Amino acid sequence: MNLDPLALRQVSVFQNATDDDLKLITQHAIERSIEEGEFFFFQGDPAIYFYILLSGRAKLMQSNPTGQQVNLRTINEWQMFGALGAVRENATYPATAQALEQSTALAIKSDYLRELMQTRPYLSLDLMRLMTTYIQEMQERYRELATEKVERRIARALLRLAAQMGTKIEGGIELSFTRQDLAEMSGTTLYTVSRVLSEWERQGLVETGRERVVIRNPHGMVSIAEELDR
Amino acid sequence: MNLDPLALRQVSVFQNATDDDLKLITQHAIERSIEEGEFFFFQGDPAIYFYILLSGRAKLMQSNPTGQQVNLRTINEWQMFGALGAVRENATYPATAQALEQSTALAIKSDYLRELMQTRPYLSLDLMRLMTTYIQEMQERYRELATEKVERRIARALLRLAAQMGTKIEGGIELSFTRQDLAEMSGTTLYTVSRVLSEWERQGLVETGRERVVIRNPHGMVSIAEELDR
DNA sequence: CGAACAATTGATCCTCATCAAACCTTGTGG
DNA sequence: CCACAAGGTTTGATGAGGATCAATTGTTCG
Repeated sequence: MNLDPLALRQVSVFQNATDDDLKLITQHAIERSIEEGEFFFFQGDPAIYFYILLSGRAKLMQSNPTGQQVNLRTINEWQMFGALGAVRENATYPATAQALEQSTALAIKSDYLRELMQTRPYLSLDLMRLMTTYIQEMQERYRELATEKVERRIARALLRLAAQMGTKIEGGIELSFTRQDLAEMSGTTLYTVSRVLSEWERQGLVETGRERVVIRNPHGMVSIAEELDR
Repeated sequence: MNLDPLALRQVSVFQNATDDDLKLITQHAIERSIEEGEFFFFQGDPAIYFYILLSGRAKLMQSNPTGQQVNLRTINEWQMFGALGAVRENATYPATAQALEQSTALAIKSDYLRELMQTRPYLSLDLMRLMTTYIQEMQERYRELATEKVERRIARALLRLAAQMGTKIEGGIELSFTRQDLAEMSGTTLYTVSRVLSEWERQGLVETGRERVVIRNPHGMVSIAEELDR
């Protein structure tokens, strides 16, 4: 593996780590390469490793007994995932992680992180900060799902995506995902997503294509997501 | 205040604390008494204190700009709440805490907890364990809301409540809350909750009254909550 | 070019939210 | 101790918002 240990400082949980710690961590890491559509781990598997995505893109999802899925979040480069199992011995993953494109990730033993945290308070604190953002985001999304109409939820999902992984192009922000993905992220169906996007396209807010959406009028999107009068 | 410091060990985050630590914490705590319907704190307030409920009952909720609310969880004796703000300086509460009955709680400065965690790894670890259970529960409830029908969601909310704060009586488990509460917990309306409960009563699964539900047939409830064939 | 996959669109139906009205239950004050 | 107010609950009627199903139309890639 030819990874500069110091690059790990881009990972939010390691932002306050010492150089030595980063080197130690790197020495305990192995690299895993996953093809598009394949899985890092499944919900219910023993949480032996946690991961840091080095390249590609992945999604975290939960499925119910009948196989219906919801997207919890999308994972980008230098983001940590599967770390919830690290704080408890013999834990299992509460979600499934699937590669959206061919991806590589660093796999580190959960036990090792737990051990490190015993002597490095900054690590615990930074991991807790990450956890609180998850809790807050899930709480917000839960409220959204319970109280907001589909159109607004889709608008919000789109804006979240734009902030997280949109690429600026002339005349807009480009995003790449399927209607199904967006449906899973906003708690609806691909049909409804398709209809809503078509309507927005008619209004000139977005431009759509296969696995592609360009937000032409971000301001208009925000007002759909936030305005009270709708 | 005449609280035995060692009683704090009932708080899950303090389960591994030393006796001395518990005494220290007690010395930094003040007691607050809140009337039924009044608030410990509001969403958006600076998170200066976190709380431990000593007596009574409270609920954590989030509201959207139009005032619609969702219940995040119910808080019982010896449970900690408002602690998310403790890991980050100048944080604000992400939810509102309201007393369901006249209650008393220990208030402790968030700063102080953060300080303690710098030198006591067990504290961080136990707080993280608590956080992971929140994350997992929210993830599950989010999936439920996105994929399950109301009847099943209400059944699950009821079972969660029963596990958390039900009292066993002859011939069932007794719970005490309004239809509105249950509606906020399962993401529906009090009308739907009322209808579903009435139907269940007709089937002999539960017995209902004003601010009261007795689960007569827990097994039947579980099968509504879990069965695939519905 | 054809197969596989993604997206669109129409038609239909069902689940729930909403509104309105009446009914119970509980506690309070005259 | 009764009457009444306040809040909780039930039930019916109605309709909107989306889910679902089915058929068709792009789009991409081997």
